[in-house]
Amino acid sequence: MKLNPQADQAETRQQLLEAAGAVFAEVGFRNATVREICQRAGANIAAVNYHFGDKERLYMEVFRYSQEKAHARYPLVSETTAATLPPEKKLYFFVHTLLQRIFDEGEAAWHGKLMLREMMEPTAALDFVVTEKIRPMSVQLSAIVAELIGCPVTDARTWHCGFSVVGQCAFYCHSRPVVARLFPEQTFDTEALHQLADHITKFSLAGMKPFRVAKK
Amino acid sequence: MKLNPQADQAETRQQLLEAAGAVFAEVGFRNATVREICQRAGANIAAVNYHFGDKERLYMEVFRYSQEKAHARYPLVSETTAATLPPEKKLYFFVHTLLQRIFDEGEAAWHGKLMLREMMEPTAALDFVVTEKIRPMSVQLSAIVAELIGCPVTDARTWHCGFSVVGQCAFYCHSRPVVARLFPEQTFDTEALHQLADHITKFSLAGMKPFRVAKK
Amino acid sequence: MKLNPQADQAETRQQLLEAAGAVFAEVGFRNATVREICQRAGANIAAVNYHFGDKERLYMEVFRYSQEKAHARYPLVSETTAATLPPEKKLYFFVHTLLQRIFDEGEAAWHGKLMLREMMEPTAALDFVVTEKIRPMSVQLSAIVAELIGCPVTDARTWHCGFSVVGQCAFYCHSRPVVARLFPEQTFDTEALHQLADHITKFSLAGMKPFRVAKK
Amino acid sequence: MKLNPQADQAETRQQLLEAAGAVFAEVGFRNATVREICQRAGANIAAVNYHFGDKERLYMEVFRYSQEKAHARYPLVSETTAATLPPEKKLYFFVHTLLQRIFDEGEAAWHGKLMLREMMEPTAALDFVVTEKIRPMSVQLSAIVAELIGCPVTDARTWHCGFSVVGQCAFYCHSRPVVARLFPEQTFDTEALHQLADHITKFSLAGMKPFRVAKK
DNA sequence: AATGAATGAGCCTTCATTCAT
DNA sequence: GATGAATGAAGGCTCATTCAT
Repeated sequence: MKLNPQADQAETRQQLLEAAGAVFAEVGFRNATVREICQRAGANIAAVNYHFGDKERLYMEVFRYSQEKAHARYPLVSETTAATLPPEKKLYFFVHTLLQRIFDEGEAAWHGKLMLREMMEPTAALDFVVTEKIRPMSVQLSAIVAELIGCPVTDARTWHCGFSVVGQCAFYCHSRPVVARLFPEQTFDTEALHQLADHITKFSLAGMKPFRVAKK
Repeated sequence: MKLNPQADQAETRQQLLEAAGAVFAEVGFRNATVREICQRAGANIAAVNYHFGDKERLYMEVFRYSQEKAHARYPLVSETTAATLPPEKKLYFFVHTLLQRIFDEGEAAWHGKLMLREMMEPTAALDFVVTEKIRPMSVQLSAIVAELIGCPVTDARTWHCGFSVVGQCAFYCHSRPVVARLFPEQTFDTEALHQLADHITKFSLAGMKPFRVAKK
Repeated sequence: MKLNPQADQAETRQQLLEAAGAVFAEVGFRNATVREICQRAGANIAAVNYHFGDKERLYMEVFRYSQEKAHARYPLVSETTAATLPPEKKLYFFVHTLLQRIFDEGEAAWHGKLMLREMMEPTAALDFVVTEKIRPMSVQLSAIVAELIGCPVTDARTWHCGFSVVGQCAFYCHSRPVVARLFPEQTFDTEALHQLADHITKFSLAGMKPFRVAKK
Repeated sequence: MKLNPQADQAETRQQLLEAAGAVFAEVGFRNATVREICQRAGANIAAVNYHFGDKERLYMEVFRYSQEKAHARYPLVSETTAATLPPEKKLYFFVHTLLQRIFDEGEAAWHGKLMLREMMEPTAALDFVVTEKIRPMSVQLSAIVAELIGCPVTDARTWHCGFSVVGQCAFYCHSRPVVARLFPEQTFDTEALHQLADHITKFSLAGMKPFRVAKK
C-alpha cells in the first residue's frame, strides 16, 4: 500500500517533531513524557528512540526544526525589505515579528513558547538556541537601537535599551495567564498584535530618546 | 522529653516552608521532590504529608507564607513614604523594589523567583497569587502610571504602559541565563540593581511621554 | 503490631540479599531482574532502590554479605588448625574447603557460583572480590605450594601449580552441566566431595613433584 | 541487478554466523543483541529473523557452523599423526590444541570461548554441543588417560584424571580476568601457550602416576 | 527476496504517598 | 504526635520481533 516508504518515515518524524514541540512548549522538557508525545504523533512509544535516539536528542531536533519553520513563516526585517527603511520602521517590524512568533496560534503555536521556556529554564539545548536563534535577533536589534541612539552596538546603553524592547514583548508571553486575569480585555489576535506592536514601538522610541548621543 | 512540643512542631513547619520555597523556586513545582524538601528542612520524609496533607497544599502554603515575609522585607512605596512623593520618584521606588525582590540573593532568595515561576507556569495557586500579591502591585503601578500620563487607571493605555514597565523588570529574571550569555558583563549586585532601576525608570518615563493626555 | 521495626528492616534487607544472591548466581548480573529479586524476597519492586540505592550497589552488598557467611561456615585452614600441620594436609583442607564452598547446596548455595560467575564475567565488583576474597585464598594456596615445592611464593612455578590446583576444583563448578551429561554417576554430596578432594589432592601432590626444587 | 543472488544470500548468512559467533562469545547469549550482530555483519536488522527465524535458532546454527571451522583449524591428535605417538606426546598435543582453541585470538577467536560459555551457562544448545563437540574430545582424552594409567576408559579414575587435565586448561579461560589481576605477568601469546601446555602436561603426567594400575 | 520502519513487552529507576508503629 | 519502612504507579529506555513493501 505504502507507495513511498521514505516519505512515510519523514512524515512520522515530522509528526513526532510537531507533537514534541507542542508538548515541550506546554510543560517543559522534564515534565514532558515520551508517551504523551508519541500518543499525539500517533506513533508507538518506541518511536522516539527509533527516530531520535532519546528524549534529549529529540528536544534538540525540535529546536532545529522550529528554527526553519519560524524563519520561513516570519522572516526578520533584514531578510526582507532590508536596510533602506528608516530605523523607526525597522523597530516596528522587529517588534511585530517577535510578537507574531510568540503568539502564533496556528499549526505552529509552540515555537515562541518553546524558546522562552528554554530561556527561563535552560537545558543543554540553550547554547544552540542562543547561538542559532537568539544571537542573530539580538545582533539585529542592537543594530537598530545603535542606529537610533547613536551608540556603538557594544555599548552597555545599547544593550539595555535592547533588553527594554524585548522585555516588553516577552512579558506578554511569560505572563500571559496573569495578564488574562488582570486585564481580560486583552486579546492576542492579528489586530491586537498590531496594536501591541504599535504601543511597544511608540513607547520604546520615546523611551530611547534620553539615551540618544549628541550627533553633529 | 520534648520540653515544648508545640513550638517544635511550629519550627518544623516553618523549616519545611522555607525549604519548600527554595526548592520550588529553583526547579518548579513538578520537578521539586518532597524528599529534597524534607532533607533540606532536616525533617522526616513523611513530614510534608503530615503537616500539609500533600505536595500541592504545601505549595499553596508556601505562597501564603512568602507573602508575609516579602511584605515585611520590601514594603512597596505606598506603604512607606507614600503619596507625597512626585510620581517619578514613586516609579523609581516601584521598579527598584521589584528588581530587589526578583534578585534578592539572601536567605529568602526565592520569593520573587517563585512568583515569576508561577506566572509563567500557572498552577491552582495562581488565583491566590494574583489576588493577594500581583493585583495589589498592579493597582499601585497603575496609580503611578495614571498620575504620570493623566489617564484613568482603567484605561487600556495605562495598563499597557504598566506592562511595559513590569516587562522590562521581569525580563532580567526570566531570561537571566540568556542575558548572561549575550552580555556577560551584566551583574546583579546591589550597585547593578540601582543602575538597572535607573535605566528602566529613565526609559519608562520617557517612553510614557507620547501617551500623556493633555490636561489643563 | 511490629514490636521491633529495626529488626524488621534488617530482616527485609537480609531477605533481599539472600534472594539477590540466588538470582545473581543463577543468571548473572545483567540477566537478573530487580522484579524477580523483590518477588523472591517478598518485597515490593521499589525495595531494592530503598535499601540499596540501585541494582549495582545491591550486587556489591551481596558480595560483602556473602563473604561473611562463607567465612563463618567454612573457615580456611589458616584460620583453624593453622601452621602446625604438614603441607599435604593443608592442601587437602584447602581443596576440600574450596569444593565445599563451591558446592554448598544448603541455604547458601549461591556463594561459590556467584564468585565464579564474577570471575568469568567481571563487573565493577571484581576488584572487591579479588581483593577481599580471592587474593587471601591465593596467598594461602601459594604458601602451601611454595612449602611443597620449595620455590618462593612469587615464582611463576608456584603460581602455575596453584592455578593447576584451583583449576581442577573450579572445573566441577564451571562445567557442572557438562559433567552431569558426560559422567552422570558423579554426585556432589558430602561423601562425593570428600572423594573429589582426595583425588585432587593426590593428583596435585604428585603433579607438583617434578617442580620440586632440590633442597639440602 | 544482483548477478548471483544465491551466492549473495549465502554470503550474508555466513557473515551473520561469524558476527554472531563473535558477539555471543564476547557477551553471552542473552546479553548479545541482534542489532549488534547485524551491524557487524553489515546486514539489515531483520536479517537474523529472515535467515534463521529468531535469535535462538541463530545461536544453534552458530555452534553447527563453529564445529566445522574449529575442526578444520585445529584437528585433534587422533585425526593427524594419530595413534603411533607415545601417549605423553598425545597428551601434550591434546592440551596444546585445547589451549589454542581457547585462546585463539585471530579472526575466529570465538570458537573456544563460545563453547566454554555454553558449558557454564547452558542453553538448549548444550545437548548439541556435548554430543557433537565435547563428547568426541572427552572420548579422545579418556583414551589417552586410559593408556597412561592402565584403567578402562569407563573407570571413574580415568574420568577424574581427565577432568583434572581439562580443568587446568579451562581455568585460564574462565578466570582470565582474575588471573590478570593476581598474576599480571601471565600472557597468552604463542610462546606463553607453549609454556602453559608444557606445564600442564608435566603436572598432569606426574599427577596421574599414583593412579597407574600395575600391569604385567 | 530482502528491507527498515514500527511495535509492545519488559527493564531499572524515581516519586508521592501510606501505614504500622 | 511523628517516624521511616514500604508501596505501586509511572517514566525513559532497550530489545527481539513483525509487517508492509
